[in-house]
Amino acid sequence: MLNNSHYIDKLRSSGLRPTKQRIKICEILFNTEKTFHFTINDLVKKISKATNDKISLATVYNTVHAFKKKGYLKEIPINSDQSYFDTNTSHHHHFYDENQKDLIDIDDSDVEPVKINTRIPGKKIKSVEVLVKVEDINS
Amino acid sequence: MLNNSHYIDKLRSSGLRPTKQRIKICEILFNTEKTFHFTINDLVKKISKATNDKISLATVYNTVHAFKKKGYLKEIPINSDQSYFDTNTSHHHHFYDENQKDLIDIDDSDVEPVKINTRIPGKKIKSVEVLVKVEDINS
DNA sequence: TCAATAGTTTAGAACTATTATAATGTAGAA
DNA sequence: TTCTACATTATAATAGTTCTAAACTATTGA
Ligand SMILES: [Mn+2]
Ligand SMILES: [Mn+2]
Ligand SMILES: [Zn+2]
Ligand SMILES: [Zn+2]
Repeated sequence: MLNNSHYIDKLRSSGLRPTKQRIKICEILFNTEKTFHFTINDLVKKISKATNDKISLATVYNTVHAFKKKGYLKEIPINSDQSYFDTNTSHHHHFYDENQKDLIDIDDSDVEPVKINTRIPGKKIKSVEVLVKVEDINS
Repeated sequence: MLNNSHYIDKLRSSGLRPTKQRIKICEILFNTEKTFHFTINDLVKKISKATNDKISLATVYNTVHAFKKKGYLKEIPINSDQSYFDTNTSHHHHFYDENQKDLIDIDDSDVEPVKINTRIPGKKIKSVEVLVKVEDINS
C-alpha cells in the first residue's frame, strides 16, 4: 500500500514487470520482519485476507515460481502433499515437525558446518541442506 | 523364485501375510547386492519386466507403504513430482542431480557428523538428513 | 501521445501422483 | 474344511500443479 517503490524497483531490476498482483504478493511475503514458510494454499489465504482484488491461482503459482527463479524465495525439500516455500533465502536448515506438519528454521550457526568429503565429477554443488525430522516424544 | 523362505519369514514376522505380490516385490527390491532408489513408477516397470503376473498399482502403493512403515524402505525428502524411496535403510545422505533427476548415495562416512545445537521442547529427533543438490558445471 | 509489442493475468481444462472405495480373493487359524 | 480377517484389484475420486488460449497491460519508441 504505502511504500511500494522499493518492490517496484526490485521487480523492474529483475526484469519482472511490476504488476499490481506482483506488488501485492511482495507486500505479503516481504513486508515483515520475520521470515516464514508457506504453501501455495497458505499464500492464497493470506491474499484473500489482505485484499478484495482477487489474484488468480495461476498467477500465484506463476509469481512464486518467478520469485524462486530470481532467488527471492527458496523451495524446501520435503516430502509432503504440497510444496513449501521459504522467504528466508539465507543459508539455514529446518526441523520438520511430522505431527504438526510444521517447518521451523534452524539457524546456520546452530549447525556445525556440513562437510561433504566426496564429489561428483562434472557437477557443482548448488545447495547443502539439513532436514531434521522431529515428532512428539510420546510417539 | 528360488529362495523365498527368507522373505516369507520376514513378512510373517512383521505381521504381513506373505502374499505372492509381496514376495515378488521383495525379490525385486531386496534380491540385490546394491541398494537403490526408485519411484513407484520405476517399481511398476521393474515388476512388468520381472513377471507376467500383473500386480495392481494400488497393491504396489500399499506394499511400498507397508514396507516403509516396517522400516524396510525409507522415503527420501525431496521436492519432486513423485516420491522417491530407498532400499538403503542405513543412515546416509544424498546428492540430487537436478539435471538428471537422479539420486546418489553419500556414505555416512563421507559426511562429517551433523551436530544440531538446538532442540524443540517436547519433540524428539527422528532423523537427520543432508541433501546436496548438484547441477551440471555449465548451468 | 499513442499505437505496437512483448509480457502478464485469468478461468478453466488438463494432467498426474496418490488415495479411497468396495467388491472379490486368499492366507492362516480353528 | 470352514471361517474370518487381511489383501488385492479395477476403478473412481482427490488434489496439487501445470497448461491453454483469450483478454489485458506495462513499456517502448515513433
Ligand atoms: Mn507428493
Ligand atoms: Mn509436488
Ligand atoms: Zn526456513
Ligand atoms: Zn540412498
